[in-house]
Amino acid sequence: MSVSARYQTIAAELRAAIDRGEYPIGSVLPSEGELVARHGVARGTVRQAIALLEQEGVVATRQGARRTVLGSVPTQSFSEMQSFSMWAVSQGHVPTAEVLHAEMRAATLTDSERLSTPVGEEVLDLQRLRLLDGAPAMVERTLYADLVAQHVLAMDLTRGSITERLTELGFVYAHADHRIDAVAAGVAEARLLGVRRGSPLLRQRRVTTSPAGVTLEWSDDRYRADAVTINVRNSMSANNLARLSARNPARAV
Amino acid sequence: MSVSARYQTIAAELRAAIDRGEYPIGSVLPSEGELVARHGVARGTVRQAIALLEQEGVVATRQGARRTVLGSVPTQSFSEMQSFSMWAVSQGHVPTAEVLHAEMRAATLTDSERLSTPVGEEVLDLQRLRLLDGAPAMVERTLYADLVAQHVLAMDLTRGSITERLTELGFVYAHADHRIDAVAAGVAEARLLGVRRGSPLLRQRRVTTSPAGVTLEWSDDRYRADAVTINVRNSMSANNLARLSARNPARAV
DNA sequence: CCGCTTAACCTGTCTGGACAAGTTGAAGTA
DNA sequence: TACTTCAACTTGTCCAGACAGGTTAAGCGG
Repeated sequence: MSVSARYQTIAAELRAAIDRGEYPIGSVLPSEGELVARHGVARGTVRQAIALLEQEGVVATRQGARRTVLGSVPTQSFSEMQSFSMWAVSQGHVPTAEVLHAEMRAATLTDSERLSTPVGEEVLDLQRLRLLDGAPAMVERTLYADLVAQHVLAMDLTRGSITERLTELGFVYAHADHRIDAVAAGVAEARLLGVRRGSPLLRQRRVTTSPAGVTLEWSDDRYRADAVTINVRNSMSANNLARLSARNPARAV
Repeated sequence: MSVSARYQTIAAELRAAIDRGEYPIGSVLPSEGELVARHGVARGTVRQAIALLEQEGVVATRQGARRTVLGSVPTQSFSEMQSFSMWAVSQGHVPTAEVLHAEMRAATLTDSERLSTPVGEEVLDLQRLRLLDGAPAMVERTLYADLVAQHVLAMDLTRGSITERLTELGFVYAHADHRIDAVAAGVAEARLLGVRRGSPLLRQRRVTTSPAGVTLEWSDDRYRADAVTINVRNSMSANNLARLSARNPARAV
């Protein structure tokens, strides 16, 4: 991060300029030629930089015409989407947790499907109530693969980010699959979250994978409806959003 | 589409090979060098092809190591995410609609904020009940900008895809912003969808933009919780997912 | 047998050039 | 005035080559 590639530096500069309002929403970006001249790099490098902004949905491209600014993204990193704690801190909130259940066990059939791990391997089943500034916001259940389970068990599970500490230990999260729907609060969830039974909850189920494709964790998060909104931006070129029929789920688990 | 670029052809071939199981999940992709030799193209072209697969989350990359197959995406096009009808058809369902309300009016302050259009411009406010194989699945409210409103009004609004017909007329959808949360069914929604009042609904609010950055439509869709799931895949490199605090929404509307 | 070094391999970054294809506004025409 | 044509500009695609930096497995030494 400290020694970024040239194209990342250029992308960061453009992003900052957009945030500063130098290129307002609806205005056009400098042409590739101008950026080449300004930074003294080859055109390919400039195009690499701009490709990042396109993936983020910050700018729109039309062949032949200058690029248009669509808006600035509230710089959320992958980590902030992965970790409730890191997200909360970045929003200026104080996240805490109460451990409801923590159990190390041999993987059942269900566990093994969720984690893509052999039946019988050790897994950690962790259930926590997550609080935002002291107020209940989410009930979370996470299954950790053997690879990371021991490290997680050794941590203080009531404060700080598990993800962040795993990252410090050298575990890298690379990909995540999210499945989002709405469910009614059960008796236990209603009591924990301080809502009425049957209240709508936003459920996010997630599978996270390392760069090598190894599944590291599976989780089921249920948010109070008034606590969070999930935001997705997609474009014709970069699309990773899908709507699944609940009766016929493509990637069940 | 018929005259694809070389890199798109190569990407499509790799995608197909993965779907065929030629490169199973967890296996490695051929190296760039092999693909260069096989297709007789420059390395940059191969890298362009692979970049598509990376954006789709189909493969994972680590510098120095061969790329790993993460899984095949249920080939959902941008259009299928944009249009309930097109999605339903692609899933083998029959989508229909009942018009609840259709009104052409001068944009109120709220309308103008939602569509990023001047107050007083003509907008079309359309509310419909959407059915899947005859069963109520979603209540939809859409605001169309002046540019497309007249065309929409001239259509049969009970069957077929509005989006598809607008596309045929030359309107291009390029970007979309989605905000997803859970809400309780109101009295009217409950009756229309055939659920109890207070039942959880999955709400998806969307703003769609043309390649030039012009807002074409705004919509608020509320799904029966048992009808659909929204699926998102993100990676450390390509990330357009955000979690917003509901009390402090970044991009309100 | 185990651990270390190293060479082969593979992906990341960058250069410079060429031509294709779409957009836009100015100049010219009816 | 209204329309058409065209040249300048801008982005899309592709090539060939170079070097940096991470990964992996074979081979060597203890």
